[in-house]
Amino acid sequence: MKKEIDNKLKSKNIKPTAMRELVLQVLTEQKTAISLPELEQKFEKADKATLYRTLKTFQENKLIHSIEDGSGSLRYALCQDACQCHPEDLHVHFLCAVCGQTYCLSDIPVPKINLPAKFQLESVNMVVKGTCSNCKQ
Amino acid sequence: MKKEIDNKLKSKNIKPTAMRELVLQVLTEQKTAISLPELEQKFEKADKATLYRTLKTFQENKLIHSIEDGSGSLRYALCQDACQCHPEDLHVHFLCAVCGQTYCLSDIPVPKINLPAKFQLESVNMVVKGTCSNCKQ
DNA sequence: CTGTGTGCAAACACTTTGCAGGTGT
DNA sequence: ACACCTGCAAAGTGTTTGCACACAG
Repeated sequence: MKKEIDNKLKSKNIKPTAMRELVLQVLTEQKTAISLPELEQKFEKADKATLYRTLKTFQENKLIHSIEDGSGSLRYALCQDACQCHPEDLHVHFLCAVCGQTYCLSDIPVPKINLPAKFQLESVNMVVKGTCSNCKQ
Repeated sequence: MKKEIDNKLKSKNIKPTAMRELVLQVLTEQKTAISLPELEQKFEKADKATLYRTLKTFQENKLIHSIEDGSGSLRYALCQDACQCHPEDLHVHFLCAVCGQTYCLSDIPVPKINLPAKFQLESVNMVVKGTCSNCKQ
């Protein structure tokens, strides 16, 4: 378990520390994207700033990606193994208006957009809002 | 000028007040989406709270729409005349990483997404990030 | 007179930075 | 000894609410 976590960190050139292992552990178990405040609550006693910097490090090393889902705070989720966070790697996210969960719809790639002339694409943030299968009766 | 502004407000069932006229004026002249702090700076002396509530009113009456562009703050822009803020009315937005402007690409509708079973769509927020034509050399 | 709009102040939520002490190599 | 990681504190940014007064119908 811990070994796998460590390997994942190392494979992304992140020095494995206790804190980072724990955070990655949580992110791995978490099926939906999580925000910084939510992550903080997962721990008895953890420092916002440390978590913040940990997430930042993870993001810089393409271990996780962030989603601006319109809920007022950024959310983070593990990248797919092969992900390079390029436009072609991006997928759609889904924010449930009822339970507030943000899902990675990893199977649904972001559709290609034809931008106006001289507009250069770098990345895309696409969030669908609605009701998820759990909250739908 | 003022007459048109007023008519627009009335057509959306918003009582025309001095403040609202000014705000709508600014939004009309503004080619790109604007954030609350930015809007505040457009005026010599204006109250955040009032602007905030004005925008909220505008939004509730479908005069403007808001975009979560990932810049950390919400941005607002005028709706098209026929807009009902339904999923089929939505268009793509473009955030320039250089100048920070957010453009409404009103001509580019948000592509239709096939959600997983039992996921119900309500709205879509799609922001493309990159370099705009002004900043591109 | 009543309901709505405005301005000021303050609370709030989340993010970000500075600094000092700790840890591992 | 050095580079990096962590924890505490505090500042920063943007959003939201409470309250009292102004204003128009």
